[in-house]
Amino acid sequence: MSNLAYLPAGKREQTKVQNRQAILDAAREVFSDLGYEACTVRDIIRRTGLAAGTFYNYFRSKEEVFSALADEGAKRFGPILKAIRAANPDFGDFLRAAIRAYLQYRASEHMRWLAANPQDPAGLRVQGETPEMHAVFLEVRDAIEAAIAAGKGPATDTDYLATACISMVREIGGVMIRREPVDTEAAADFAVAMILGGVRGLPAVKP
Amino acid sequence: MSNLAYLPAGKREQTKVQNRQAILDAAREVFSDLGYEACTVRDIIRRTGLAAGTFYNYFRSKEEVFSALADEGAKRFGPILKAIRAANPDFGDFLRAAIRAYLQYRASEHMRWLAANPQDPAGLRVQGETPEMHAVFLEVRDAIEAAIAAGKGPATDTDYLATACISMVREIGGVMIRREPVDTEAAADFAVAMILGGVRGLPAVKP
Amino acid sequence: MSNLAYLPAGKREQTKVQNRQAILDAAREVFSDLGYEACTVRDIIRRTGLAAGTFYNYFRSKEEVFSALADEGAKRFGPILKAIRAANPDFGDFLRAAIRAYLQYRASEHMRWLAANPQDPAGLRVQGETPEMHAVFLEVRDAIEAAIAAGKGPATDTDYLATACISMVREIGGVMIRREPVDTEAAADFAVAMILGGVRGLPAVKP
Amino acid sequence: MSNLAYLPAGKREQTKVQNRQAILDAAREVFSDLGYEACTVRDIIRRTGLAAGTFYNYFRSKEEVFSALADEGAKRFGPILKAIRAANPDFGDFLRAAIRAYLQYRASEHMRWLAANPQDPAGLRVQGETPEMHAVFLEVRDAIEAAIAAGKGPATDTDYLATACISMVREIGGVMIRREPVDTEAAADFAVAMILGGVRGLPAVKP
DNA sequence: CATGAATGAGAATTCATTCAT
DNA sequence: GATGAATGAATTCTCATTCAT
Repeated sequence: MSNLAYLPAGKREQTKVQNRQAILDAAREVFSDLGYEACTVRDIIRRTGLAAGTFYNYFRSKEEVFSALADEGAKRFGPILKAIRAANPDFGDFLRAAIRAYLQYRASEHMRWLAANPQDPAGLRVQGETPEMHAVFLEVRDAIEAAIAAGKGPATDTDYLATACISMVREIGGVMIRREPVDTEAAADFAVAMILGGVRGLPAVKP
Repeated sequence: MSNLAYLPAGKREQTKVQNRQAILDAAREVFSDLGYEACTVRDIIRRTGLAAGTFYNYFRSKEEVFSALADEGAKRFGPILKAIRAANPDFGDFLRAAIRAYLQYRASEHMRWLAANPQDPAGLRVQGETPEMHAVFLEVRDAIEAAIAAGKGPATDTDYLATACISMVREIGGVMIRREPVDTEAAADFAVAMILGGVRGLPAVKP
Repeated sequence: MSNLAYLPAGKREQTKVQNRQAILDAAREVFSDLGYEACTVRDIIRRTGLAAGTFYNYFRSKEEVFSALADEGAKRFGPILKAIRAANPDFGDFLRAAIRAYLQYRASEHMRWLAANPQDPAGLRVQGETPEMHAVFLEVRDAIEAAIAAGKGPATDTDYLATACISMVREIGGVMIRREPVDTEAAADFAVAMILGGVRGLPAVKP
Repeated sequence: MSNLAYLPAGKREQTKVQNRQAILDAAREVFSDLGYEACTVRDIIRRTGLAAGTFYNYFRSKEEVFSALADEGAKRFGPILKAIRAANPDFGDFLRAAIRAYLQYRASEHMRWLAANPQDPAGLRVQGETPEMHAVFLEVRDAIEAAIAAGKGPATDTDYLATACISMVREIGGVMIRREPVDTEAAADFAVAMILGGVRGLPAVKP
């Protein structure tokens, strides 16, 4: 029994990490499928196959799982966004790259959801924002503010600006996934043009 | 025996109207405080001081109360928006007037809420969108689409455009009411500039 | 105003009687349609068009309405049964006539129900016994006991005998109305034969 | 480590079985005391002393408890009836044995109830039919129909016949247990005589 | 007396959370 | 640390009954 001391990543450790991850994965799906408000802790643990009580060995509540997922998302997207910022000194370029990244992630989440709910006519249920999206938003917001602070963006009310950009892209994303086929490029083009030039700079037409 | 006889002015009718209004008021507050999804019928009825069963004499569900509130809002703002549309043939002028109207309404609702919740440090709780705001949004959206269809706005993806304008103004409104003092003019200026000219057209400075 | 004194059956009196009757009629229907246990006082008064409170001016509860209906039934069937007893000195004849009367009443109630519920596949819902049927049962039971006491029936355990006859006819009635077409004669023949001669005396065959 | 290891004999399993049984026992009592229609899930769970939610760990509804009880009854009586059928090729003999079995069971259930409700003057409340009795009825009905189909009974309307026998014995059972002392033999004799020979074949006398 | 809204107890059911195993 | 049944508060909703008008 004592040779377990040599194995810091023994079975127990593995199980612990695996269970935590299983709960996070289940929660991600459930938040996406049922919405954060509507879903219950039971919905989450049911999908893991674990026992009800086990949930509380890892998280104290649904809120905590949401936060953990958001953290995960931030950890994943933080570096990506940093790279985008580094690679795009121009504010417009950065904006376009960041918006594309977000919309593509959103589209991929939608596809995952569609695959898992084939019987559901696409778009009938309004899918809420996932914790990851939330995290991406926060990161983008920081990036926008940093860009403006660095003089790469316009000298204006950065709070209003970041809010305007974020909300616009989020909602355009919502419309985008309800269309068939989902066209992330067109959506990104629209959002970028709107942010940079307002209605005067918008791409013309579209049936 | 007077000609007022056909008006439901008895004590009973009075109480009925009062109770209905009490429930609507309570629901407005609760939706605003806890959010539509999170709150329960109990939360609403508790705040009225009425008996639990009384709720169901007036509404069948939380949804129905929401609709009633939204109807109220639409009834109030429909005419105002129509007047704005009629008085402002220019798209930019219309936009500015409509945005001002919405932001002023939102600010007034916030004041009302602050007055009713003096103990609550302003901004601690994030107030969600009320049904009335929702109604106003729908009206504004229609107006934007009509303006674009009438050639007064740019020929572009009207769905994206309306969504972008609406969401941007909504969120800017959210930021606006968290500031002290609330400055609807500045917020409206920002939103209009952003919509019309994008970042390039934004008003400079910021305290 | 004083000439109302001459009219003991004035408007008030009439309304009183009419309302009471309206409630009884509604209750009869509701008991028959939904069953005594399942239906509520609300169901009854809703069908009258009267106000909820009015119910309690006439009856204290659902139970009391049931009793009143049973009394009504007893009042209507008492004389009929008495006539049957008088006209049929022979126990078998009396039995046959009484059973026929009951089964015909039951069939007619069923027809009324079918007419009122055309969309309902006949027989899907098991219709409970109405208060009238209950009353008829009690009367028949008395009649049987009286017949036996008078020496027209067999000298045996009258309690068991009445119970046996009553329950048998009631259940046969239940089967009868589930058949298509409803044949009260055949059912009555079977019941009488069974009571008088047991399985040995039963009418042969039947597909 | 013994071969008993595969039996669910832990404390948890024990409690589970006990709770399930406690609910079934409570339900049996409640069905018997208040009647199936009138009683509620609350009535059942209240009598167990368990928490409200616990009921739903075992059954989904009142209906499901009823079914479980009926199954229990059927499981116990199925084999007994089969044995009776096998041992009594004569229809009359079979009938007598089956009726005896049922009435004895009913009497024993009544005794159990009396023992558990000493304060209740026997017979004050009319005990309804329990799910077990219902199950026994269904079994007996099958047996009668099989006997008739096999030519051991009279060639007549089997549906009417089975219904008549079943209902008669049930109600005679109801009268029987209200008497003091309970005499299952006399009741069985009466029922059999009535079924086989009708009023002409009934046992004479009666105290 | 009729009215009908208010009442509040009570029903079915769900679910976060605990805790003995 | 995993398990999963027990708990009981909370929720939605119904309904018998009362009582001011």
